[in-house]
Amino acid sequence: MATPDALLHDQRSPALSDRKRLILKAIVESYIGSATPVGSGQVVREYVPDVSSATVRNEMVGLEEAGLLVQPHTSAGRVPSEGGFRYFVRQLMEERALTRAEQSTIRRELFAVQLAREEWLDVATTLLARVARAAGIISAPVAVQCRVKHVELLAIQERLGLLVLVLQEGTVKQQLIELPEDTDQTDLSAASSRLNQHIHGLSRSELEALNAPMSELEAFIAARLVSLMAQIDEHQRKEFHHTGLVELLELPEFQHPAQAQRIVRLLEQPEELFGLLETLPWSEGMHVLIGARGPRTAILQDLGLVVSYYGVESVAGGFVGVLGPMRLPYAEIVPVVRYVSQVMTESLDDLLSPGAR
Amino acid sequence: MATPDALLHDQRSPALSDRKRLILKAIVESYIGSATPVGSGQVVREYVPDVSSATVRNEMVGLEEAGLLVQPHTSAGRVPSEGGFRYFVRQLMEERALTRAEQSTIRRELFAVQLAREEWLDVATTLLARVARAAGIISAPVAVQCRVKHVELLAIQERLGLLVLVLQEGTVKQQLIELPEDTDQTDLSAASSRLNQHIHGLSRSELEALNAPMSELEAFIAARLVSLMAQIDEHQRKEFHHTGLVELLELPEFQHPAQAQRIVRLLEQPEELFGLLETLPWSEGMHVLIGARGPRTAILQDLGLVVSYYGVESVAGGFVGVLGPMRLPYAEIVPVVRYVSQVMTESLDDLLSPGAR
DNA sequence: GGTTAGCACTCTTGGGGGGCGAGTGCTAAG
DNA sequence: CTTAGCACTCGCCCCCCAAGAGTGCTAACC
Repeated sequence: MATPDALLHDQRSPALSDRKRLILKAIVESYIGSATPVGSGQVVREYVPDVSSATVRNEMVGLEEAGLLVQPHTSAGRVPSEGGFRYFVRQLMEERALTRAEQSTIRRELFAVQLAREEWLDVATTLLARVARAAGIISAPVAVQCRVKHVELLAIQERLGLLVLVLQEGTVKQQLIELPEDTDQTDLSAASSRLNQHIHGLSRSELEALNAPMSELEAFIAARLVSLMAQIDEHQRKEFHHTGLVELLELPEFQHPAQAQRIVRLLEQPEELFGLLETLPWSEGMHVLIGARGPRTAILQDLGLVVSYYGVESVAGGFVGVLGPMRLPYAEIVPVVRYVSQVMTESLDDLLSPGAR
Repeated sequence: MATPDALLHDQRSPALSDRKRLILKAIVESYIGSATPVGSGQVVREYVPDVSSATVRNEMVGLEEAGLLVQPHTSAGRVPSEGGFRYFVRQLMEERALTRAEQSTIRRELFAVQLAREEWLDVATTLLARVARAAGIISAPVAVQCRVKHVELLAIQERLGLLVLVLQEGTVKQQLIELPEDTDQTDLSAASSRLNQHIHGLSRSELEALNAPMSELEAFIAARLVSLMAQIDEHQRKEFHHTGLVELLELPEFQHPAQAQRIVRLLEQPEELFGLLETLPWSEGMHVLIGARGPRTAILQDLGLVVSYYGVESVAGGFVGVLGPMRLPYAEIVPVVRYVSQVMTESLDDLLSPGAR
């Protein structure tokens, strides 16, 4: 992959012998599948048949000292620690490349709804939820600072008008506005067509600073436009979709009510998640965050998050990814998230750079 | 209340002595507050101090035989049965009338966002969730069959245009469309202004049947418009918002994972709930559904649902209400749902009948 | 020296018993 | 009809015990 993925912005990883790596990989993979602590016997039986369980046990001690495994209690098998999962993602996991068929399915589904903006997020999240098999999905969209493409004004009732604002990325927003007395559709059409000549491509702040001659009505409309755009800029950061919550709650890690509540809160009241996402450096493509690691990521305790930016920096974009238990099938998910974000970026590019295709 | 509320389309209720009614009321109210079985001693202490617990116990036997109470096990207190709750709502509950302050708060919040269509549902659900203290909230909106108010066409790229459709109720939908070659903004503006003269107020089927002279481009646009409207008619039934899921999951009845999963599924995949709502007779205003009662309401097992229609029959409208455990504070919720639906209806009326104010 | 069989040890899990407390149903007296 | 009294039931909690899983250690082995 050419992208400078910062899968895990992580420090040093301890050097491990090949066999230790093999055993760690076996344990992580088994645990991802079963959510059950893995014992030495199982490792031998299912992954490394040419050594004895005693040998595996000896190696496990080393892995535990390195902070990669933990024992839930003295006499259970081992479970990968947060560090163990991070090591796995960084060094051991073999990403499952997408087949051409999978790629074209993703591409088709996303381009099919490119036409119906509003469903984009739903389609993307559903797609990811399906692949990630029972993992909560997140995705936050669009436009760092919105820019006008076009405005339209409609008279609805005597003193009531509808302001329709088309934004550069193709989003459409509308708002009812009260009109000055004696304003009819003719006035509105005239005003909007004159306004459209001046405001094409402007952001809110540029519009505010605009110094063109305007009629009273035009100035009034422009003011409403500014407030609508402010509202959009404000609100847009918060738009957020997720799918797959039901499946998530069936997983063993969310059988405990407190855990279930935590993940539901995270998805239904995503402000905290947003706070976290905003701290991720845009430039680095994919991010895999595993568990809590400092105050900011405290909300991710026992959880795993695979996200990628999509879109074009400082123009329009957002995050798309997967949230779930720490034992996500990263090898499957990472390539899909990467590809989905790529396709979404392309699709946005198409809209933003006229004449590109 | 002047409305023909069919709070519970229920058959006969058994005749009960005043004291039995008093005791039943006490038990239901206590249980609504605490989710704990209510014993005879508690009833005496907190509700009916002028009789002994033995007397209450004797009455309880009668209430149990009437199917209004159940004992979780021999030696616990009593819990209201589904029938008990229904009896309570129909006969015992004293609706808490809204204060003027509460009314104007609701009115203000709903009218404030009347201007920003998209947030209506969120505001309404949040408002209800707040009142219902930790109850899941549902609400499904808008337009039985959509009708055109206005269309607008924008050239985005060489072969790509944006079709913006404003519907009668003020909703705006947009869709990207591919354009015939050599179409520029001038063509589009001309086409849309001519189209607007003919299509104002038409539904999808009327538009299809429209027999006006059209240019090739206009006919092409009209065809896309028909397909967009079909999509809207199709999709709109499914729009659905809810708030308060997090609070719901904190209630004791949803501590069991299976119950939590059930309610989450109901809210996140609302098709079944829709199926149920569609069977409710529009004419009857408020509906209070308690527990399972036949195959259709099986999904409501152990749950309570307070909903009301809003809007104008066969024009535009939807459901608004509260979903939660069976022990909802109905006396609080019913008046609020009723009032919210009233205000929403008024608000829709304003939009639909031009010149009304 | 690394590897392995053997074994004692630890700790969870599940089942069974006993005491406790809450609340009932019944009976007999008021 | 109401109520005090009382035996009874049953869920809950705690403890104990046996079973089973998996470990860590040691001593033998290659």
